[in-house]
Amino acid sequence: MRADAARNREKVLEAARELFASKGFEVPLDEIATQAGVGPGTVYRHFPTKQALFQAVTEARVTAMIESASAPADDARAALFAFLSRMAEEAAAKRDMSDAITVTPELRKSLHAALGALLEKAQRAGQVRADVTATDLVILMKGMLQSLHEGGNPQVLLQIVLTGLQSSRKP
Amino acid sequence: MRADAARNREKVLEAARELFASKGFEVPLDEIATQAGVGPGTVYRHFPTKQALFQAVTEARVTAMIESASAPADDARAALFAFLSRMAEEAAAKRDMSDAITVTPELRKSLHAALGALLEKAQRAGQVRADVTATDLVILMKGMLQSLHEGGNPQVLLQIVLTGLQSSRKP
DNA sequence: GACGATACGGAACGCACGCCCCGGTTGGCA
DNA sequence: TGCCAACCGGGGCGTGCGTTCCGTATCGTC
Repeated sequence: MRADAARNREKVLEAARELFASKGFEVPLDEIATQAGVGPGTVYRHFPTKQALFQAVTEARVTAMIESASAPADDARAALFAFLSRMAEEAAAKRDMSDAITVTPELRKSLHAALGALLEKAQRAGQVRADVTATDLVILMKGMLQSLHEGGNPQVLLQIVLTGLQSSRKP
Repeated sequence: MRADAARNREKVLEAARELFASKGFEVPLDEIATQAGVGPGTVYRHFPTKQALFQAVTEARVTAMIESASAPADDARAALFAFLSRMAEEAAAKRDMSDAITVTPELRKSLHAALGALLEKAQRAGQVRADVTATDLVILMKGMLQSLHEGGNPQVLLQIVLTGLQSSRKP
């Protein structure tokens, strides 16, 4: 690979990181190109599609988050809640986190699996309501994460969901 | 107004009701026109903009729902929860309910006010956690309502939110 | 039954965006 | 230093959508 090519690739990634984080997946690709100081054609020389660029930017962060959930858990409920908190924290800061769940099927599946494992343990311990499925939880989190970008108070919203997840005393 | 004009207007409204309900606001206007058996131009003769048509379809339902919340409340918490349940029920059946909150600022404001009143009463009675604002609640509900259209279990999701709203026993 | 206003349909416009192509340029090896 | 392959920029294509325009058909009145 030529030196300028590598340089441009990095500039594109840098711009993509910044803009995906602030505006989410729907940011026009031309805007990323402009911010990187290159033409749209150059972006496509390095990444076959917009989604591939998005994945290149988010995949590492998401999988890192998921792996941190695989740590041995002494308290099942705390492990699940910590993971959800981290998701919320990440999503509150960077808008692309919530889009990652939607855009790339692979990441969604990984997340689904990781959450499912944590959820099942917590449910087996009777610490989380038994009628929630992993699918429900992923979907609910996605909705909540998106809500964070519309002015909702992250702490409060997260607390509501966490409290609501606990084994039910009837409302 | 000419007879055929009135007839067409009704056909457009009918098609819009059906398609907005099933596909939400993002349904192409041409699709509504086709389903109504008219051209796109005809739709615009009756409604100045797509949003106006959407509002014509949803406004009545939303305001009806809001007014039903103004009934005198014996139990503040029950009143709030009943209203939220009705929102969820409505949104689970018709996809346009969740869009209405986003698309028309007026409806959003009305809803915000209605929810705010119910929320404040319940909070004053100490039945709902005090750190939630009306804005938080509207945003959270919007996220949850959207989640309903992606395969989430309506009862479970609603229960989580309702449980989570109650005055906190720490999670 | 004829005429004018009204309404209709659908082609066309403007815009935004993802993606591709090509003439020109630049980097690095011989 | 010269040459070729790799790379760049940006104009352009195709698509989808909201909206508008205009020639034509239809309604309702005289």
